[in-house]
Amino acid sequence: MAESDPAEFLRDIPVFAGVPNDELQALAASARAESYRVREYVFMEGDAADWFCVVRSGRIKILRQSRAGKEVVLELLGPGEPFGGVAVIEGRPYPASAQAAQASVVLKIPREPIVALAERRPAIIREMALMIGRRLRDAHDSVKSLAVDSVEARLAAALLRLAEREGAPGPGGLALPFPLTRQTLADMTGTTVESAIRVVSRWQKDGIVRDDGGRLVLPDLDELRALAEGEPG
Amino acid sequence: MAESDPAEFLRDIPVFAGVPNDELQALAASARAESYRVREYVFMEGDAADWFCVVRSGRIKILRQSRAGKEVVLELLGPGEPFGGVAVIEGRPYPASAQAAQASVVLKIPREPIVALAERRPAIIREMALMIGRRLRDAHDSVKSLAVDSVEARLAAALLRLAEREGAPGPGGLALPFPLTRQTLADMTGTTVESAIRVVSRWQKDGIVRDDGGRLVLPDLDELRALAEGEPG
DNA sequence: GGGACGTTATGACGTGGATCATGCCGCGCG
DNA sequence: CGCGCGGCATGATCCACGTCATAACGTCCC
Repeated sequence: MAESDPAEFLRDIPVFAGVPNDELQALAASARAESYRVREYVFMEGDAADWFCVVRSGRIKILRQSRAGKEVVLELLGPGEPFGGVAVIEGRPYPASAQAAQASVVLKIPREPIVALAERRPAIIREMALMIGRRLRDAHDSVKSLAVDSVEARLAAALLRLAEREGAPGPGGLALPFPLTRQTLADMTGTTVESAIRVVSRWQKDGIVRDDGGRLVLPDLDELRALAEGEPG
Repeated sequence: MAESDPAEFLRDIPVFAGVPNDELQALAASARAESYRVREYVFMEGDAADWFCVVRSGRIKILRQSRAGKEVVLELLGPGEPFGGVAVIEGRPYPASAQAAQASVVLKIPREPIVALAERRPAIIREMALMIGRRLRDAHDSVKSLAVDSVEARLAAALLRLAEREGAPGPGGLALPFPLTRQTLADMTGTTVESAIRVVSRWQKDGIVRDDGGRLVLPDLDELRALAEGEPG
């Protein structure tokens, strides 16, 4: 139970929804689970796209670096979320790096078998298209947010997005089920650590967020939503 | 020749690469070409996604508006480029508006026949996935740019992107084959008209761009590239 | 030919947030 | 156990840009 069956795990991923069991078994057989420590890279921008990956546990950052060394976090992925797929089907190098935001396990499926399977099963491509479409919308949200919103509004929006997808309702409010540093938050919103710290600590004073040992809890989603929209509050 | 055959036109669009002629004819028969004047909307954010569209002539902006009324231009599409496709195959409302940046003609294919065709011809979905993938990369480029680059660098990058895709080599340099106002440029880069004007007019003084009656000409791409990277120059 | 508008242009001014600097805390590790 | 490092926190500056105001110019249209 520490390591459940890979095929079972793949079963629950929308991309493989239409695939019969035996083919999924075969695919799972070619896969390997790999562990990464915090800050370790799964792959780097520019690497050949040899693996289709799925987060099995932990948290993976998809990021790019500016020449000044500043990081931009494009996506923050949790268990069950695939990545690297677009590059694999396109046959291009990865356009961004993937780094473990915490100790993580990644299921890695080699290029060949998944391309072959997708050839036989168009449903896979279809599901992938839908997935990429969703991510394109998310990316466009980010563009809009970066273009017109204040730092505070962007931070609020980022927290809400994470909370919506993965928030766990608890006593004190909706809790993000993973540690999230101010630095990562800053890198997700195109600001600096200092600004992220300032805003979040003000929010803590105002009771809009709580810090539960590195995990953030959001007791007042409505207020956050107002901030994300740039309202007077 | 003023109005060439729609099927022929579709033939050259990568999305329909693998489709046999007769099926393409049938699809084209269901399509209609519609004209739009400057600033006229093809569809609005939130509308039901009833049409898969292709720019036939002119220039279409894909944009979203902030509540303050500020526009964010997500994409600027020219002849041959499809839009609205993701929403159509997903069966969701359009996530952004489409507006004519100049007088344009758009070929509109209704939802039903294209969904049916895609059902029969998985190659279409495959091509769409590749197209969305490319756009996702572009969007991620924008995110990165907005997150870390200066206004000047963002403007330079925007011009370069347009020039790469559509620049026409001419005597005085690479020319953008369509009018582009400072306002649109500002909306594409998340800045204000005034800033866009200031930067571009400084560039004109420095001979990095020329304004040929509303159309921009770029005589010095290397310098622009340096600016886009945020170099000292 | 003269408003009305849209676009480019330029200056003055204020500020959000980046930058730099310094300190505190908690924890893993030698 | 104590040192070092990664993560918060907070203050003091500074400057790139947004904002506001004003103006010149072209062109469309009555």
